[in-house]
Amino acid sequence: MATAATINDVAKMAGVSIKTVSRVVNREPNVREKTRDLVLQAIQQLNYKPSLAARGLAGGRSFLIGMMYDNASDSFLVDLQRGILRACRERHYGLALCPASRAEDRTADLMEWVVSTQPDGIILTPPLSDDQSLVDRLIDANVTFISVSSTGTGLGPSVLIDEVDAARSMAQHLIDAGYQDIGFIKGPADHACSDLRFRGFEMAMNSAGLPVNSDWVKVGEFDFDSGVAAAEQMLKGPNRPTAIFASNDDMAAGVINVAYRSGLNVPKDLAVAGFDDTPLAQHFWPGLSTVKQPIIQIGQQATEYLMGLFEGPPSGDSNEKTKSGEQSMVLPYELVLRGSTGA
Amino acid sequence: MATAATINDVAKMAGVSIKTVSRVVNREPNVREKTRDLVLQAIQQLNYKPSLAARGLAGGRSFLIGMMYDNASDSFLVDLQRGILRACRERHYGLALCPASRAEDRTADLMEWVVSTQPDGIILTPPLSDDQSLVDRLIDANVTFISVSSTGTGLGPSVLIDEVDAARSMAQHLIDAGYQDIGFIKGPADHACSDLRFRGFEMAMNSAGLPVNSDWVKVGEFDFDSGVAAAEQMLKGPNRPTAIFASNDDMAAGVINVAYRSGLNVPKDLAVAGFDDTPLAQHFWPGLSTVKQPIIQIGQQATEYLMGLFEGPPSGDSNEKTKSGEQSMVLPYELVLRGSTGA
DNA sequence: ATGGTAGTTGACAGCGCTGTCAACGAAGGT
DNA sequence: ACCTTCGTTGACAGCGCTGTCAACTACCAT
Repeated sequence: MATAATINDVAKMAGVSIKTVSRVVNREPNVREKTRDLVLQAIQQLNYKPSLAARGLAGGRSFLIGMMYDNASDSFLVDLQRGILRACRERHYGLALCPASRAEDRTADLMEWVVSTQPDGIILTPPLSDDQSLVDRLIDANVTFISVSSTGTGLGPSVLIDEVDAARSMAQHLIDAGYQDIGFIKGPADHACSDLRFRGFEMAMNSAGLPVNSDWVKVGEFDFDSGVAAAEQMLKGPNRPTAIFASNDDMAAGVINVAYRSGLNVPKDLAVAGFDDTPLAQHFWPGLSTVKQPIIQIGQQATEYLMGLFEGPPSGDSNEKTKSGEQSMVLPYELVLRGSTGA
Repeated sequence: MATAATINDVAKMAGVSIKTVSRVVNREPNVREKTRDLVLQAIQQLNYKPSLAARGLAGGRSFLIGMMYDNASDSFLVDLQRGILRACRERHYGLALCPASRAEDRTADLMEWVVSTQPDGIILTPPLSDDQSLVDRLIDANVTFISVSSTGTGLGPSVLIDEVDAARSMAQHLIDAGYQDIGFIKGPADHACSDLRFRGFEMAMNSAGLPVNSDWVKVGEFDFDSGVAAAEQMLKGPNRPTAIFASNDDMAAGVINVAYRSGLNVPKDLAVAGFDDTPLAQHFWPGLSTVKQPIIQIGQQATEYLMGLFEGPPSGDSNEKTKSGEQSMVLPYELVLRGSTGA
């Protein structure tokens, strides 16, 4: 194995002590600019990369960002990872994955992982970010965390889009396109976004003076099969909606599937809208109108914000109270209109 | 942060030296059974987890498995991660992700990551596993690696399915279903499996006495758009195939998309088969017939095999020559037949 | 000149663990 | 009785880095 240069080599080359190299690497203040340049030059020449292990051991940190997830869609996970990795790379952090287990005591399992991995910060994805018991334990354990794509209602900082407005906006699009009998498929109750998306739908309907028919509001599990089930119920009778807004793409795909099997033309007989812009949405025929969240960006920003939380102000006297503040960053969503709503 | 127990606590509790605890943790030989039990008990009670950082620093290893990938499909990545993590968890290893950059000198970038991360072993996914220059550099650097889902022709050990037979088998299914005019969409040349899958297709056609029409053999990029392009070419004229075997699902989805837009009924006017069993394949209507690779298992087995390579025999006198041997493990594939081929 | 302050640097201990080596007792051969 | 061998255990150094603290250098005010 091509053995990497150590801090000693750099120090010798730059003619300073290893401590000074350490200062430069960690962007500590109070290093003369000339000295810093010397060190940086040596680092460049030797292609020096600090050892995570040694830094972690000595500094009591792990230089690891933990990503906890459960049951999320593949594309969401991969995109989020992309964003996180992008932020990690710059600061020489690593990413540690923690898929939630299927065990009955999920929280205990996750906490064990936290204790054994000791990540410096954790990124929580839905539905974990909406899990009060988990969040409580994390706060107890004094672990810095941030949640993505989730409300953050009293559950620490988060990076997300305005779910209500996004859903409202998509519903408005359906209404503008002339659809009036619109059904809705909600997500599972343990996802905070389920309610928000429904609320946005209601807002658009109300402001257009359209009724929300409770027969046309179903609850799904964010997966294909539950979309099929919900659609079958809504579409079986003669009194059926002319458009269905599913609160994620997988369920919308299920709706389109049912439409095909029932001989309904999309969008002529039935318009379908989704949420998330998964690859699925692009590959269907007709293409699925959906809401695109900037997942990669969300991952990156969340990571950067998270790092800010525990790197904190250099002169920080462990003023930990601010940690679970209600900060949240709202990123812009994008309405992606394709054939399934008549575009 | 709930601070974890250290090796010292365990040693004190068991009434032995920390070295003995270390021996037990590392499954080293020459520890009396009674002593081992004492230590194990203490470990249990204190819920002790060794610190990766300290182990790595002291032992010159990182306890990290690297996963290098480039441009793979989301579901493939996530499933592979699942398998790898499963294997890692047991042995207290971590997983470090290394997405290939878009830079022109990809190999250099990847090697820099290797040097800075120092993973104990690397899992290579296609098309990286077929990249001779990368593999050469890895061997030079004396890094242990294994490739998954790739031929392993002289490029180190690998875990895979019998691609040729899988493709042959799917083609045979089309032939058995009565299709004779069968088109094929190959993958890009830098994926070793592209040739193998085509070879399997040829084998089935030849042994059934059917001609392989070169107008009906196109090369795609393993993505949706190239599937669309290939299908458009094959289907535009009057002399068109009655079935198309795309060598992955994304391209098959493109074919189905074109069929819809051309008013062709799948499978009546055109049968379509894919390869990979991505979620896409299940969600299309009709469902896409495809070949399912046991990705999770592949990931797990590859990881376990990889660990065996560098943990090696306890009495190993650095006999590194065996490292780049031609070992490969072949796992069973599964033919998943759905509506797109008339099931 | 003298003292005070802030900016800059290095010596040194030690993070939690593993590798090396030496110490010890038990078992076996002479 | 002796020496040898082997299995078992612990003392100790040190992995590459950071935190602490002390030293040293300006530089200003007195």
